[in-house]
Amino acid sequence: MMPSFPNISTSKDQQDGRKLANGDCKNQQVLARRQLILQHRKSLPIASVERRLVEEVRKNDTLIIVGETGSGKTTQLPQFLYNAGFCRDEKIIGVTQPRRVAAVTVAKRVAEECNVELGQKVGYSIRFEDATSSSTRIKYMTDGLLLREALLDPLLSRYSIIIVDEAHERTVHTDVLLGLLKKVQLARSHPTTNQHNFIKANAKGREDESRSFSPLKASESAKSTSLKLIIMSASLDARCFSEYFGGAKAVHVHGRQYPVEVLYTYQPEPDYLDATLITIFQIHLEEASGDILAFLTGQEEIESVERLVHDRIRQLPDGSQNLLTVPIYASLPSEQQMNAFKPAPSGFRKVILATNIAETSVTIPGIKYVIDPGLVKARSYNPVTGMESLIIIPTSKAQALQRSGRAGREGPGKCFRLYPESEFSKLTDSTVPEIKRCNLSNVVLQLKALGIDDIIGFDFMEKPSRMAIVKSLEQLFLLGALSDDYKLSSPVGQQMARLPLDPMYSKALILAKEFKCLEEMLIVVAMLSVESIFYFPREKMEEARAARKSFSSPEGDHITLVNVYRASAECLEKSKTTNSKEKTMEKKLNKWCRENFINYRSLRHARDIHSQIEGHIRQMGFSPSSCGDDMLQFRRCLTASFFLNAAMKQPDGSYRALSSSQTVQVHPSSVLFRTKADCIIFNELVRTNQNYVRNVTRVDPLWLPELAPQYYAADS
DNA sequence: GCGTACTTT
Repeated sequence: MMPSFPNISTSKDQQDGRKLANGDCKNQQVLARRQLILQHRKSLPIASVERRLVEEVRKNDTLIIVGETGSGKTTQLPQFLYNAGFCRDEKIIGVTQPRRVAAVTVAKRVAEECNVELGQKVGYSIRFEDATSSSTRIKYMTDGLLLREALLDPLLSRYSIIIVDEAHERTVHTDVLLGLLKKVQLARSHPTTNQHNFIKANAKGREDESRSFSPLKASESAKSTSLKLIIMSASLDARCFSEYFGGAKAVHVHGRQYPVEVLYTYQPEPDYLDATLITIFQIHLEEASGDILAFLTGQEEIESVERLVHDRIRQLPDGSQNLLTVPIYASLPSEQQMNAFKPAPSGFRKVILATNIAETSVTIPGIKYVIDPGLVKARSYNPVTGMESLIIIPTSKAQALQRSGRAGREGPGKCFRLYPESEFSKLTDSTVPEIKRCNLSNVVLQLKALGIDDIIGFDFMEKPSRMAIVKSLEQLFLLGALSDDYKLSSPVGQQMARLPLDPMYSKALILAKEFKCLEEMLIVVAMLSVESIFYFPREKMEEARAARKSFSSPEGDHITLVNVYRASAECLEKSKTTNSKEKTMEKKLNKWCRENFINYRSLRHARDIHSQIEGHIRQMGFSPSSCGDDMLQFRRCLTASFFLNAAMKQPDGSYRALSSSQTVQVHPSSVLFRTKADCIIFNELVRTNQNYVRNVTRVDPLWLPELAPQYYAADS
């Protein structure tokens, strides 16, 4: 949970600060601020149980902490443990978060509370950003990053304590991490027996080459200390964590939440959008002042409800028209997201129309009323077909509680659940963990790289289906990441595991070296690794289409992506020669993106990934070379890499995906939508109204048996 | 003739 910060720096304070430039006054202000921070810390619910908590951590190797919203656990516990001496011998307290922003904001706050510079005693580390140093003792990070760290140091020997925060969210990374930590803890608590086994397991997986890992070195330094684990979770499901960790002790820390009155409908609502609309106006016309937060499932719903609200406002009498709508969802540009945080003009009530971004990722102040239709759009994955889809499903009880809690941050609130109370009791307790709803290739590859060979027997907190695991093993085998005995292969499997990419993309890079098109492939995998690069605003559809046409290649979407990337790089190069300030360059790029209907955030992300991966492959001894105009080489390389995603045209103009025999269509956004090439490879298969393949390139069907003989028998 | 919640290495 994000900590709630005291309002200690008002704009008025800052004005006073400017007026009094006198040093003494500044000192006094600093002192006053420190005093306020101290007061705030003392007032947190967790402060009163500091001694007991430290004692429990001393006594127990694993501790479950059930901390309610606003308890202060995320910011305070690491400080308590630091003060209790858990960082002796240069050891580190690691705190993992599922999200990047949380890791950064919490670290900044704790550094301030400790009165140290960020990156010294207190720091954070997330992908693309490392604010730590050799003196860092309290380190906040994303759980995915700690998993990556484990590849280099399987015993996580620098850490004396690892705190897994927000464990109830059960992201793939959290689940894999918990399984790994359990193993590491065992290895470190019995250095002579279990540790030996664990190290042996590690060594086995890397018989042929050991350059990238150094488990033996790690074991020596870890010999003296055991690893303390602290799992922090929201209330509902402490028992499952405790059971998983051999009956680990669970302690409860109260939060600071105001009461929220929950109201249900008498009957199920057949049209939840209409019900949402009615409830918005019921609150607006009948309830006391305070902002409204309504949870909807996606952008389209948000836009349509927004239009409906505006229509109805116009029908209200003049005195009641003081209602303002603000949308917020992840793909909304950040400047527009910020509108949700601005207070409504005086006399106005704000209604925020949000996806579940407002459930955990952002906390909007001033919410007094929550409207919860009880639905969420969720990813689902079918291991048999390899198909992902987004479906609208009922929320879990935990999600419903999380949503209603948003009404009680600053005072008592109300939550309107748009379904009968009898329906609530039918909801599942918690959301199905992500690990049971996603493609496992990356998870399996990482576990193999950690020396864990028996994936089916691995002690997951909740096991994914056997089918899903077998499918991933098969896929990794076909990609050459696993040898005949299903161990990590050398060097291909090891190289693939080192790259933070989808395994298929990693393989494409390794092959691109041989096909001499590494420069192009590096761009493609970076561009494919981010959310959609193209931006299509409804109002400017034609302009957007024209902009996109200027990049398009007749060969397909992959080369089109290369063209976009190179054009953006050219734009940056040009602004570099005229003005070298980074900020102006970014502004230029932003402007270029707007002109060309490119999503700036996605492109930035792709550039970051590009430079990180380039670093990795250079370290691996590859040097990016371009195939120039020889796009044949590049398309052959795409075929050799993505052969599992090939499709053949059928007489009726639809396609048949060769690996799953499904009938698919080329997505209308593809540059090959009209071309109807005989044979294509694609990167994504999604189901909406139909089965669509996206990111498509035209290839020669004869290349399949030639370049992927392990999959396509020569006669097919 | 699309139109996709949220994360992350």
